[in-house]
Amino acid sequence: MEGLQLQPFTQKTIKIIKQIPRGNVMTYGQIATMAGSSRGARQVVRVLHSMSSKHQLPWHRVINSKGEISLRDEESYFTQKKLLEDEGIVFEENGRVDLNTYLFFPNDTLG
DNA sequence: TTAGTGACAGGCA
DNA sequence: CTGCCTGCCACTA
Repeated sequence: MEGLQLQPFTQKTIKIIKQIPRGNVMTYGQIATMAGSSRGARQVVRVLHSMSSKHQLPWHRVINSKGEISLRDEESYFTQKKLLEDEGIVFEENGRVDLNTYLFFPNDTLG
């Protein structure tokens, strides 16, 4: 429909994020790698900033490589945490989630 | 056009 | 475990 003026990396990033199922998470670096740039974690950040509202992305299912919510703003932090908890994700006392349990691995051969 | 930015990642002390 | 530094690159003004 729109937005095909974006870079392939950005388009892939959007598509990947949309495929994260409920109750699962992905990391910035993981998404960047699958979108074609293993060093593009910060571009994933940019995508979330500029595209989450336009593309209905499950932005809350994207966390950092430590399994931690990376938002600095307290209110936003707890908003994301609640969204994840509503999907059945359990946070540990250190504020992290178990990536071995919740990390999603897209099957790129599927689409 | 250039310079600055950033929900990161990984290495090192 | 923590904190600091560097690389990285699409986007924005």
